Amino acid sequence: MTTQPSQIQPTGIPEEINGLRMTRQRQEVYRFLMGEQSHPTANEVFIRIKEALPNVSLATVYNCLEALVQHKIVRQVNFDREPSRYCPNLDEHGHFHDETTGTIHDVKFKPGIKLTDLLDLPPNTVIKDIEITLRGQLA
Amino acid sequence: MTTQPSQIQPTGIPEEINGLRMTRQRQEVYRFLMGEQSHPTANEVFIRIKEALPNVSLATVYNCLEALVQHKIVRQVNFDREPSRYCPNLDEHGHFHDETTGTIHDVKFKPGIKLTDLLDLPPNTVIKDIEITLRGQLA
DNA sequence: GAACTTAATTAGAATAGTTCTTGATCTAAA
DNA sequence: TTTAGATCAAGAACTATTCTAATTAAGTTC
Repeated sequence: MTTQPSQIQPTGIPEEINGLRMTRQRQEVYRFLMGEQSHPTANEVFIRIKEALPNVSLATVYNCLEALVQHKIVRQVNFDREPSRYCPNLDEHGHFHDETTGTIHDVKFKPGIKLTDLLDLPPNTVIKDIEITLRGQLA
Repeated sequence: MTTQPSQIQPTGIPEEINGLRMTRQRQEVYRFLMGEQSHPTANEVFIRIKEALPNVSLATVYNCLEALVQHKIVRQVNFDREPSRYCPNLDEHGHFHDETTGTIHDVKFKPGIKLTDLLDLPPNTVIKDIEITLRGQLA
């Protein structure tokens, strides 16, 4: 039985993603987010990865999240002025905020829909990012 | 020549809108927003209405804006974690944030488009509010 | 209109999420 | 191994916003 290839760490996360070196802290942050549908806040990530890395600091969690966002490995999601949340789903999608439970759900477009086709945008507009937020209740 | 009806104040804003009593401070906040396409922040509103009301406080501006938003007289718009901005346009529309100039533009839907028809929402979902944010450049 | 009640305003303190600073530690390369 | 640069930790600092307490204004009742 041979050893694992060096790209694979104990966390199961590659050493590098999209040009970002995946340090142990970034791996833990990323791994946790990947297993969550709940769109955790920085503080929730912090509390959770302390189990694996007791000495990790909140500042590091913020640094990791910022690095992951900038390298398009996760998405940052904002609802009004609430704490930012983080989402591992990179497909174009919106977020539905259920006011009753406080939970957040990803919302896909129906097949074949391209949002920019439906908007009355000025000509020569280059769109780099779209964010769709819905608020309401699951009746 | 008779006097003006008592509903009309010197600012030209009615005494009440959507059940909200329009105090002098609220009038000034509202009047300023109505004349702006620039989606000002609370602080920008504050600086501007101090010209008419030198003793107004920033807390009052926040109070006024909150009251106007809650009574659906203006909309609060958020871009990431930047300071909230305020928009007098109540039609369903999105916001395009031009990264080059930092300006914000309202974006309409093409005629006949209803966003909720295009989204793959769970059944029995009651949508109370939609926010669409675009970021990019006017090339 | 005077007394009373409630709402609105002000000023400044407090809060909370996030960012910054500094020094220590780790990593990759030479 | 040495060096340079990146990353991390801890706590201070920052900033938009909210809260608190006291004052003022407005509306209501007599």
